[in-house]
Amino acid sequence: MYRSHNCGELRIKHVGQEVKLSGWIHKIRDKGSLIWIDLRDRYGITQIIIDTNESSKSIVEQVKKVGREYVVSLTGSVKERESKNPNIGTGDIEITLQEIEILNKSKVPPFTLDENTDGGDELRMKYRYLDIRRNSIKNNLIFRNSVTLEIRKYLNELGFIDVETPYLIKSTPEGARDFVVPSRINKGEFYALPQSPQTFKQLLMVGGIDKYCQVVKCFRDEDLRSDRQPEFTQIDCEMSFVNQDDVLLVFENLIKNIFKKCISVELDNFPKISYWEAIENYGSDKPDTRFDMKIFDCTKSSKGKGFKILDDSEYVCGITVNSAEPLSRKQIDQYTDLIKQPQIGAKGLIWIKHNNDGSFKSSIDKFYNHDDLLKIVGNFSEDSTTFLISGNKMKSLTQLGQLRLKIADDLKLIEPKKFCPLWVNDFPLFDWDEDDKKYHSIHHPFTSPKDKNIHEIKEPSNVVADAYDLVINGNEIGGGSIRIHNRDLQNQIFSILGFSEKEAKEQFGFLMNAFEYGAPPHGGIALGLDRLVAVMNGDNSIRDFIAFPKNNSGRDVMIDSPSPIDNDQLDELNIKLK
RNA sequence: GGUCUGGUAGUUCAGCUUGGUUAGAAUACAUGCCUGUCACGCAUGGGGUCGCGGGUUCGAGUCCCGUCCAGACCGCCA
Repeated sequence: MYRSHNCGELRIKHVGQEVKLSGWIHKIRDKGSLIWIDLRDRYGITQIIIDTNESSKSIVEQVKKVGREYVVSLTGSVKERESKNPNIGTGDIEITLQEIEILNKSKVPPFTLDENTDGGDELRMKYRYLDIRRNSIKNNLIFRNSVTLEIRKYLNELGFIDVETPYLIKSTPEGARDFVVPSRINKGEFYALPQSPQTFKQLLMVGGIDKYCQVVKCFRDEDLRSDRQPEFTQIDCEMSFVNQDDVLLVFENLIKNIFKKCISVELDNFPKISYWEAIENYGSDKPDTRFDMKIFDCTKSSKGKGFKILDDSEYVCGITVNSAEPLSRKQIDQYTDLIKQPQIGAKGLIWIKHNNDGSFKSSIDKFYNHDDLLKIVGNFSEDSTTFLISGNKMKSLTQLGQLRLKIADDLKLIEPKKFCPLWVNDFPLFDWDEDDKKYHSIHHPFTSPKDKNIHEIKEPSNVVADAYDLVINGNEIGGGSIRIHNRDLQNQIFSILGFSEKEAKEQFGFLMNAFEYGAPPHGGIALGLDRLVAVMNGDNSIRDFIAFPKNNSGRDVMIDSPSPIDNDQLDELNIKLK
């Protein structure tokens, strides 16, 4: 027997008991005649005490041998501490050491295994197994488990059936780049890893499964970000005989349920806003609504005063910043530089400062008098600052949207622990790609248009999709749609997307065939689990919620992958490297 | 593919603007002292290919060019 108790459970009521504990040496505080050891396992830390005057010489010798992260098994009796530590659960007691056995030695770890480690990201990833011993990472993994468990329980109660779909599937040119896997038996041919189980879950609906769910890995061979990994986990769901409101209700309640169960947060009903409302008010299709600072349209009110830049602009929009102190000239210049960076790409930033005597000072004073400016900014409060951006409508709005986020961050307008979920819907179905000179799906090609008489519509850009995104605190947490279940409609969509009949048949023939055998109306959603758990913890990076994540360039620095394979393997796969 | 930031002790960083003695700090580690520590304290000590290659110079951690690695972002992510 290695242990009678774990390192987190002993309390004052255990005083007097003989116990056996096993774990890692977290820290040793050697005070000469008194030595304390913090023994750590998954459950907590228990303090061991050795009084060198009272302990046998051999025990003291053993204790002097151990170092950080040695694995030991020890016995002792529980006693009440003379000076207690209110910061940890076991802080009222300590163990008087009677016997200690070293189960395994440890090299000195390359970084400290405390809550706030001194280790940098790269080092932590290389020694991820040590990093996971740290409370913060360990708790993230435990938290992730609690979320997944609650989701499974909730969906199971509603009658969803967890069905596993294949990982070795077929590559398609639409959407993200596929990871491909060579087939040995079928030389010269490749499987692709799924970007999502999309077509399979639709086929399950044709199969009559009715309510499907899966916690499933998805793979996309695209560049990484702090919130994007090449393999990531989705909560993938699909339902038959539902419309948009049916789907939203089920998953709004699911999100409310896990927030309540896992972090004790009661969420209000989720607002529903259209794609264009989101763009026009927040300059983003995933708006952060934890703070207000909405964008306003002042195209009309800014024209006709002889200022050519605004007079000639397709669109003029603004935000008003209410800050405790007026923004300084330096801050304004910094924001001007920010939006001029190529990543944002605005040409310039107009500013209007509202002084506390009711007057204005602005960068366009030459053209606009007090009343003109008042007309542009509308209501304002003293010491606030208004910024205007002009030009192409979409560009101006998204540029101002980015400025809005940056200002909120700088001025700390976002209160921590606040959660603002919402649904964004009524996305356009198609987007015109100027490079390829063709339309592509904004969601995916199986998304149903809201108007099913799509053949009557001359301008594909105007078609509205029966699609929806779940956004929490400015993060896209999930998305879904009502799908097409009719072969003719699916054919029309493929044709607008530029697929020839032959191409459509080659790539999606299996789905089109299925639609001919009584496909029910259906729709679903997929939630990004990694992002969801990160957002629930107020974290923007998903890496600390994944046990073994990849770095910025898609490498696993611990196992050192990807890596070359040897020539025999290549020969067997009939692959020749350039 | 692009923009930006960084790479100096086991680790996290300072030093680089303005080139010049033996490259510092904190922490970790080792040794010694300490009877109530829990971020223990005190003293002593060891520890460096300044990412790599080239250039400028009497002299480069510092300036220049190239390159590799890491991170953030843009493109990309149906």
